[in-house]
Amino acid sequence: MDKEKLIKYLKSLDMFDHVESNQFDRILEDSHTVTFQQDEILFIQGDPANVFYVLIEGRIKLSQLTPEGDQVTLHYLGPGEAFGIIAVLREINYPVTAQAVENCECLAWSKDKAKKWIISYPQIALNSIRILSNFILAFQDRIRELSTQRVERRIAHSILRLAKHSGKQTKRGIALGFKITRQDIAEMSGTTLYTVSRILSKWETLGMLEGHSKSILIKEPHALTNIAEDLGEENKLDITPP
Amino acid sequence: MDKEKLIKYLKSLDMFDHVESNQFDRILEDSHTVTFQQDEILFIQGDPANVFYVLIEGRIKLSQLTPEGDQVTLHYLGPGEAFGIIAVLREINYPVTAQAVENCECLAWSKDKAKKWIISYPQIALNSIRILSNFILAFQDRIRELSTQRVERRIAHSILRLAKHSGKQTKRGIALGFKITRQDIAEMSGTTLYTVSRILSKWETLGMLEGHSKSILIKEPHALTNIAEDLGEENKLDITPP
DNA sequence: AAAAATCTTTGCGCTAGCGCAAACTTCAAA
DNA sequence: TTTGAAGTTTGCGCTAGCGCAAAGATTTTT
Repeated sequence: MDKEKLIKYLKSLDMFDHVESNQFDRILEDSHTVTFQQDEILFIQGDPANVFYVLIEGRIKLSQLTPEGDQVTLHYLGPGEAFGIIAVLREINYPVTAQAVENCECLAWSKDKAKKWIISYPQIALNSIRILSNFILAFQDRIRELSTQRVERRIAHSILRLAKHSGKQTKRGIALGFKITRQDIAEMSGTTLYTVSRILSKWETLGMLEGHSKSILIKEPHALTNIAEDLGEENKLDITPP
Repeated sequence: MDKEKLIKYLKSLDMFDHVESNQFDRILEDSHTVTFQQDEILFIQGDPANVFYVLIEGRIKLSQLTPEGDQVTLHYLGPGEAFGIIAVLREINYPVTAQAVENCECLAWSKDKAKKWIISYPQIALNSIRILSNFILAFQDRIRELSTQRVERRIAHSILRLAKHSGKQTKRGIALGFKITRQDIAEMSGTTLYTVSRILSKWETLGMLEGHSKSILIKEPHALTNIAEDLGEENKLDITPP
């Protein structure tokens, strides 16, 4: 990407919303671009946080590994999203592992440069607050789901989230935009790959989706939404007024 | 509390860390104090967010109610903690319900006043970022726990969190500082009151704690920590080198 | 002091979901 | 095209934890 285009892109991001135009030359000067191959690891949870990133192209998985060896996926980042804010600002090690799930292009700022901009530029600090609060709201939903919902519903939610975030409308339905395994879906839903496989198989026989290896085509998004929102359960209760 | 003492207290809070001393008169002038009786509800999830609070005295439960009627507790606030930041700044309705679990005293700012201070005072914005990032880190832990750990361990974690946050050391052990029911613990741990009751009973027979009605006395914190950290499981495996 | 309301405990049966094992499919490399 | 590695499916048995019901205990109200 050339400089002109990059600046235009930066201006469109949440992180730099409402920042004066004349600042972008300097913001860009402080940055450098980095690319990552598919499957490459940007940093591992516990690494010292030296870099703040904005994802320009591709998709990155943020996850945590428990001491017991279980992996938990916290978020899939898409183009335009910033990451590494917390670790860089708080001077702590990265609390998560970041791995490219597609070939990726990022803009990167050193810890010091990133801190400089966030601290000395109130609008950028406010934008950071907005981004962080999005995470909080999303994580609250996640906690509520894990605490109260059955696996089937959680899996439906996970897949719908992926679809909303990176689905591509095709003639046959909505196709998820990147390779994803049953194991990945399990790590997003708080279950096992076996259970994911069984439930996807069931949905496939019901004609709701097609699950090829590492890819999913949603044929009836509405049916999935019904499961995610637990519609149709009302009918099962079959309460008839007296 | 008189003005002098209140200002001294404000200065000690995360929210106003590193704010110049001469600002506190004006910050305080913009605020008003509110008190809430035990069990009183400050606001319900979905209410328009008109007030930003700092808790001075007492304890407040932040929770969400699912459409199905299940309650999930997200956090217990203690003295010195700020809440309502997100809703006020984002101009959204409160995403959670806040209820006093003890008699409480709060400082309150109207939405507009709170926004004014956060927006026009970079240091306060940075402090907000710090507070929000604490929530994110805590919620990540919560998600990881719910996704990978068994109930017994999650309950141990919940109780230890309460103890750390509001426990009082006594001759007989650590007593939780406020009334809490089995149902409350269940809502923190993502399980049911029956399971909590059974597990507390078990721990009581093992001599680890004493569970009276609405109160818990931890007699062996170390044993609880072992369960929370899943120590002692290694022994069960009983792997002997060949 | 009695009555009502709220919490807690525990027996019992049940099922959602786990996780091993083994076969099968798909993809990538040689 | 073959071979191997990686991912998926499914049978099977098992158990952790759910949730009703009913009895007790504790707290609050009158």
